[in-house]
Amino acid sequence: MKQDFQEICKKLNISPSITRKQIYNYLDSHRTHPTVDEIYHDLVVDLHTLSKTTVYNVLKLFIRHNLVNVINTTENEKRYEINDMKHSHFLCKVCNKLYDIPQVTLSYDKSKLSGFSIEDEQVTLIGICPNCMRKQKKIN
Amino acid sequence: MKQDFQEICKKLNISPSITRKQIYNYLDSHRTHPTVDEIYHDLVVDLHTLSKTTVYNVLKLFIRHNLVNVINTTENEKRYEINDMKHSHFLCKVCNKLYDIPQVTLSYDKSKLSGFSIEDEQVTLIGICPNCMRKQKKIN
DNA sequence: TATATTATTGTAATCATTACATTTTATGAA
DNA sequence: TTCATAAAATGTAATGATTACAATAATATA
Repeated sequence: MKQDFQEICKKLNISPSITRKQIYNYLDSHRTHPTVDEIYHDLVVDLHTLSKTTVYNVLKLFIRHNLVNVINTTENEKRYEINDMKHSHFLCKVCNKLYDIPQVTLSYDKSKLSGFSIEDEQVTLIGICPNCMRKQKKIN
Repeated sequence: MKQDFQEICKKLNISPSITRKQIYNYLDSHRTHPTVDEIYHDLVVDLHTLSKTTVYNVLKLFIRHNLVNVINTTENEKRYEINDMKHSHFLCKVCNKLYDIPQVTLSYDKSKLSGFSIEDEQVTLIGICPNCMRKQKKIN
């Protein structure tokens, strides 16, 4: 049940400007965890006056309203993703690509965490992706 | 069975310089996921000529040899920890402190990940830590 | 329309990290 | 020990992501 950006904004009481809509749609249609730089460069083609600061501002707004998640990577750039379906991540340590994977289920002893209020969880599996596995086999 | 730094270095075939030993011991005795800045400032008191570049270099060396893990945080600084006991993390979204917690067990459907070679995993629970919970209660 | 508020922009500052050239220290052979 | 070589550590400058901030543009409201 895809919500449209107008509705989302109405609910959150933020105005659905063109820029915001474009950034939102970009993230929605590019499930590649893009960086600010990538978002900016792809969108500036149409939004000629777009500035990077705006991309930062809009993302920060989205994050504050839980529309978007930041992903902290090993590189020095942050990556962003729409916060809709819960999922986990797989990071390929060869090509560094980050994959969305079905949500991993966690089990832990709550008694060891008494006093902690747990609201969210992040799981990243790390290894080698199918692409890179294939390449490695060819070499050997 | 705590291994001593000399032995570790011998195994890895790297030389156990004073600087490296100090950085290693610092991480070993400060399980607080310190930043480069914190490590540098605490160690420069004794190692007068220490430079930040050296801290970066040594950490990179340790990471390459799997002695140390990087933690990518929401802040713009990376954090570092000794890679000994497997554990998971809890991030308090109020005070931003990162806690070590007993390792969380994962379960996932391997058939959905065929072709992926999984070698490692990272789990972070996110919420509010006991300290911050207490403070919140006092206010309300 | 006029005014106030919000959104966007551009520039400059900040700050972590890296590049690189230099100096210092350790190592090993003569 | 002395010299030569390699490894480690250092300092400075560059890079590049992010933020601060002030100015402009767009939008909403009276």
